[in-house]
Amino acid sequence: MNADLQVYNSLTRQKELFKPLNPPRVGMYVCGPTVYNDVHLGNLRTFTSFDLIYRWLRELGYSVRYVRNITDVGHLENDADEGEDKIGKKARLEQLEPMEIVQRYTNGFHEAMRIFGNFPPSIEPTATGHIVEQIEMVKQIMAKGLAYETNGSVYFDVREFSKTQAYGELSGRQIDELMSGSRDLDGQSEKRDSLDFALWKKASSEHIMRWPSPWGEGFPGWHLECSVMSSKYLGMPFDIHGGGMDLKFPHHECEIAQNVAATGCSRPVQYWMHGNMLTLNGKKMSKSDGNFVLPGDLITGKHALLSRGYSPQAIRFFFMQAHYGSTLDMSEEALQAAEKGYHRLSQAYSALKELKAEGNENPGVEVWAERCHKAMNDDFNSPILVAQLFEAAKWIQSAAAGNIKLSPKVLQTLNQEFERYFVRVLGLNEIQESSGKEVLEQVMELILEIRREARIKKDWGTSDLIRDRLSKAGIVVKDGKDTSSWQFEF
RNA sequence: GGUCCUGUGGCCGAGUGGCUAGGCUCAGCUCUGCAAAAGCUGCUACAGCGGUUCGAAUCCGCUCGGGACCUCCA
Repeated sequence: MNADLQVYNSLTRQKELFKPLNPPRVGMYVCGPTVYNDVHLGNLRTFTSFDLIYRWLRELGYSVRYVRNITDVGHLENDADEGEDKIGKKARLEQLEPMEIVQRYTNGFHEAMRIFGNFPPSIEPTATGHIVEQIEMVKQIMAKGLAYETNGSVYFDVREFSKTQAYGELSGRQIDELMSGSRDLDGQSEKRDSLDFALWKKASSEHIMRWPSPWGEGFPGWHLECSVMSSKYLGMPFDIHGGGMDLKFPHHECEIAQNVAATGCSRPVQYWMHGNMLTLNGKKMSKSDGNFVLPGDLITGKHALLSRGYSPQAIRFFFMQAHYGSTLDMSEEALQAAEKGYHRLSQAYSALKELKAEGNENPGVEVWAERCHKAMNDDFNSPILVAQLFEAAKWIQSAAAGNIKLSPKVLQTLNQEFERYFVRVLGLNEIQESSGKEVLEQVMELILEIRREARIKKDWGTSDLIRDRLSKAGIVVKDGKDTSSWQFEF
């Protein structure tokens, strides 16, 4: 196990040496989606970032328990008390049971995650499955005198909490600034202070999703489920908590406050990690602003901003070319560049498997492998890793072209490491091979053989006919020095 | 308004106080019946203005631009 992993910790705002609390085990919690709508590409990017992190931790030999929740409770749409339950609203609009909505979008989410090459988490708990635990935590916090009830709702008392504990540390906020910044809220609020947030909300009569509690029928506050489920499955404190940058405040700040209040543990999470936003037209991708692209749109190309579709693998590669902590701007031009780059690596990966050791040259694979490892250990720097893979791709293609002759040992290392980083760490597999590949393989072998003979006879008519017709069928013929190979058109 | 992040070559994107990431595009060459693929070569950028330094794109200040959060959001 390599002990040199550096992780950027949002809490301390610096890179730190990663030291798990109970090695070789690592507990990682990531805020999952709210399933009342389709996930868009921005959501996907964040989850893909944490997939990369998960994969690397595993590669380092850690035994990771990866918990990612499904928010299926539905929360208030706006701050006004008349706000409607999101899932309930959608259910009414679509004439469905709330749980039917939840199921539909959960399925869609899982499907998108699978298509884009993300591993499922170890545990995927739902908020509705942990109502009892959430009520328990509300009770604990109330028992500490850090929450109060008003009209069947329970609020966290931020003022009181901040007398003994830090609030706002993660997001770098000062209580007093927050006070002045949020003064525009109405005075009718049930909250004693505008900074307070709901632990439990009383359900209005129209509310569909509701549960009995000591304070009457209601539903849990948005931040509560994560505090409850992370501590339930990972213990308190635990190693890594991740999520999108936009959740830092107030969500993660409230989560911390809840856990601290309920358990007394002053630092519930050792490493806070935040994935940055995917932007479109320079602006954050966002459901509510209508500035988003759905995964399906991207694959089919049916979107106003796209002229054609892109493969999930190419899109994943596009994500991997940027660091998870940086914003990434999406444009068709950028996607096309990523697609081509991905294609090159994919081709190199295929070529590598066919490569035979023919000499004793070594372009420096040991140093190269070390660089790959270092890149990932430096806060999961996938762009650097990708650059390294291109370096290897150059060697592979040079060897395939006969320009350099690799030694057996070099070839073995190259195979082992390329496979490791390209497939296992970045999650970029070869272009999906269709079923019936073996049959097609043989048929193609025959066709290329016929073409080869035609070419020897300089029967260009036949040769070109074969090439052109295959091209129409989506197969590209690549002529080498004495042999030809083929592949599906990208 | 407050807090914070950011500005890199035609485009996308790493990065470090000194040893010119990488990809895409573009141009030339090699290979080739042609094309494609592949290989080779070329394209030396860090918003602007000051300052610190032997030396800054990298540190500091100011100016201008972009963005995030402060409200549901990955």
